[in-house]
Amino acid sequence: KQYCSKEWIDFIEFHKSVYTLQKDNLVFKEGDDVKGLFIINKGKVKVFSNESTGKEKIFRLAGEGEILGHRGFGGDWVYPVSAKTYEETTLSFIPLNIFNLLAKTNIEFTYQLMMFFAEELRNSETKINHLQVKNRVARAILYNYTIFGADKKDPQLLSFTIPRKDYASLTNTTYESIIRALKELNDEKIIRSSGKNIKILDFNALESLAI
Amino acid sequence: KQYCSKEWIDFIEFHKSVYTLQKDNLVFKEGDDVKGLFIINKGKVKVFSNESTGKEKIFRLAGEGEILGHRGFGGDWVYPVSAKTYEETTLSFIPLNIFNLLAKTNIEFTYQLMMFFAEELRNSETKINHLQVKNRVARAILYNYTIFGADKKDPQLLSFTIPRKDYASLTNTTYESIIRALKELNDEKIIRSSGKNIKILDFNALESLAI
DNA sequence: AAACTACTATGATTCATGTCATTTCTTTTA
DNA sequence: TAAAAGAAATGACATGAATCATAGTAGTTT
Repeated sequence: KQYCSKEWIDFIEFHKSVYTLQKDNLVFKEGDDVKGLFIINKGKVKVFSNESTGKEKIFRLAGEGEILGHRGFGGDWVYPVSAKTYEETTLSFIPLNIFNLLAKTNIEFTYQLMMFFAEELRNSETKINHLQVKNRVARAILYNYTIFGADKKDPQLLSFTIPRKDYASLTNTTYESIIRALKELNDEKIIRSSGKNIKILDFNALESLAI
Repeated sequence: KQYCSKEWIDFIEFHKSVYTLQKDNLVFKEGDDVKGLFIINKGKVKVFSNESTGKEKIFRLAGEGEILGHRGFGGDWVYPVSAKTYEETTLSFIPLNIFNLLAKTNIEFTYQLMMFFAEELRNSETKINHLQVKNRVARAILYNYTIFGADKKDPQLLSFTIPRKDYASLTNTTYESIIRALKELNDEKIIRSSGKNIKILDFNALESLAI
């Protein structure tokens, strides 16, 4: 992370471990004890939980540079959510004891971390509101785009489009409704979705739908 | 707050200011600069924002002992939400400079605060899921009950029942749907709602609905 | 106590979205 | 390269909940 002084970065660098997970592997699982903090060096991950109904509910997507596992902090130190890779993903792991040492001795680090949580909290609030499926899908497409980025050759094409069922989960709707919403956006020439790929044709229109 | 050492409590006590707001007054308003932190000594408050559609969306209820205004921390230091009193409310106000002094010098305080935010984040995640109106109303009644407590003489009677329209806002539905859901719960003898008052007849049933 | 305002209640109707049943397309692997 | 598995798409239908219209009830104010 970008927050603390050089000595501490070295300290973290020394104690972290780096490893790689293949596609569709769990980074951690809902209910597991929190063992530490993860940072994504490269790859793509979804954060979700399995609801009482059996369906999975996606809370967040995370890409390169993002922190993973901090939502398990405090309380009973158990992950409230699971994280699974969409593709081969390389992670840095900072063990909890190292993290705690930092959090209890380096006030600048702790202060920044507090601010990070405050930020996350603010973000989590705003995305709750209750709109039409189409609006939520528009939002989800933009979210997918900002988190996982654009194709190297085509800045309008999503570099990685999450499956339809994940769009459904992310937007609290069904597979079929996603299909229809995408079709509508297609017809309106706001996006062009063919098979797995989604290309954003009209950013402004999409953003105004996403509210 | 219950987190820091005696000297610091004295320090806060010295710098805080206590004042009282009448019913239906704003503690702070969405868009205002963050000036500090509030703690409710006595009274009842709702935290909400005004959506683009004009409707207000309630995020949280807060009663005695609860912290108010921390959601504005970080970023551009502007409140993302408003807070309004339901009744006469007495608040302690801790100015931002005092707070920051603490947060940058007292690591125990900052650590606990970080944990507080982490906790808030965990809570905000779980309550998002997408259930039937009746389930959400059951949840909202229990929420109302836990935050504002029971009547002194009758432990089943809510000490203060928020208006129906606020139930609607809290559960992302309409006034009419609230009325109907309450009626159903009434018919099933899970609650008894007459006019403004709500009495919980069957806690277990209500909890199992609230999932 | 009348008059006013705010809140609660309910019935009829419409509409968005979920559910079910099938089909087409795409990718993997044997 | 065929076969199987997985993902995307579509149409018919059912239904929960929003909307609209209207009425009743409580709680204040003069």
